[in-house]
Amino acid sequence: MLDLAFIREHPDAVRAALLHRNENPGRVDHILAQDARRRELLQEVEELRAERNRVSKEIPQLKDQAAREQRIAQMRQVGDRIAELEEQLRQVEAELEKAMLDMPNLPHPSVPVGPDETHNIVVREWGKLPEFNFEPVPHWELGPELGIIDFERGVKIAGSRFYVLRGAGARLQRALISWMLDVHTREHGYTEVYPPFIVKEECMWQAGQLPRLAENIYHDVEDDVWFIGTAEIPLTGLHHDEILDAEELPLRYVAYTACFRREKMSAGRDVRGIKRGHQFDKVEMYKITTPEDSYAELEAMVEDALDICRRLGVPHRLVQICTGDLGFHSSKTYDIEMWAPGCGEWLEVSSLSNCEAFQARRANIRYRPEPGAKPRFVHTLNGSGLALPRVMIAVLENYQQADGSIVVPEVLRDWMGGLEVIRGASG
RNA sequence: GGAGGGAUGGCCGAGUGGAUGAUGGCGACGGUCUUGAAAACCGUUGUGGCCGGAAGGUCACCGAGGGUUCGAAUCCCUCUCCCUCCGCCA
Repeated sequence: MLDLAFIREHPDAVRAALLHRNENPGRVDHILAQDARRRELLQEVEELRAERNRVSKEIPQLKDQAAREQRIAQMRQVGDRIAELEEQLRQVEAELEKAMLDMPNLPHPSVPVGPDETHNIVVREWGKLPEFNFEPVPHWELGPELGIIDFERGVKIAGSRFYVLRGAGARLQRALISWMLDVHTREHGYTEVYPPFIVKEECMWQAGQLPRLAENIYHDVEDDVWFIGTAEIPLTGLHHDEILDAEELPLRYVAYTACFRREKMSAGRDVRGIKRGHQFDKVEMYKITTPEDSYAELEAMVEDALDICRRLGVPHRLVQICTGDLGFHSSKTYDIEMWAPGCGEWLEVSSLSNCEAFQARRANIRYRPEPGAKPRFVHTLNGSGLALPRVMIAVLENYQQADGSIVVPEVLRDWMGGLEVIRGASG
């Protein structure tokens, strides 16, 4: 959510930001109109409430019965008028809140302006694209061949976009999760968190998943609970309604979770392989910082994700997202992509964003700069560190051998029981 | 799933229709005293909205949402969460 006072004071800046995001700038005017109406009603209703409070204090002091009855009758009328105005106020506030919750975040000035993903900027690349003395094979062939990915049975159990990992495949994923968590906790200063994978609807609003992403979220209607599409959701809820001490900041969390997505908007796309499933695993980094520190912390988080890529020895690149491709809740986002030689494409393995106070306002997460000072909203940041199935793809396809086996990256071997080469499910 | 009990400020805990946010204690902060500290004593100590340059004014908030009333922490209804016991269970 944006700061209403900021919209009031800088409507042109907000309109410009909306244009850069391919959104209708007219919603600013709708919000300003609702806000003006709200304040008008609020003033009127509060004057009446003040009068009622005052007279209600006088009534028990009145000895004269007739005067007393007269005041009560007057206040009954005032009460009716208050009720009318309150109803109008409720409607205006509901409309205003709805409009505010549907406003995307403002892009940071450093974000390149552009209409869509073709205007994203490749900031830097690492590693040479591998050359093979054979034709590299996509993972959807490598996996079944080795008996470590079973697409047919995944579909049999759960339907399309599901798969089963098996043997060394399942273990490789578990090794990646454990290794990445260990690197982030031991070397990058994050605290490991294991959150719920299912949350209340309010968490979805707080993280900015609702209202826009409703179509893409699994929702259990019977208990009215929502399945998380990313650990960012429960991690945003973690400090909901809290006032943190300045000394606690920055908070740096890392969480492994499964993630669930309906992929309604991607119907028919990326249907081969494990790139885009309804369920996938992810290690997520999350930070809560002061407004002053958030951009330095974003750069540090990007480095933490790049460190994982580097150690895995997989070619990768850093991409800066332009305004037209920026997520609803983000002020600034970098993506990290790994090269997958088998399917011949760059795979998004991480998306790292500074949401500034956007989520903090929705979730009411504040901190006190110093004892006695007024609380301020924190900034929240999130970034994958990294998303599993795509890292699996990159590892399988980059480390494949002519005979169809996979060399286990050295950094993972301690987490794979010393296994050096995956030759089949039994490994 | 069944039965019962709860939810008040940073924490504990009073308060069942009308006084400066809503006793009191703890904690925290400031001060007096002291070489320093402790103790003692005194004081301060929630969040947000609106109006205002400011001083200040005003409203709301006692788990959430409705209702009754001139007036609700207090009475009524619905919901959520927590606790205890029983049942089931990884």
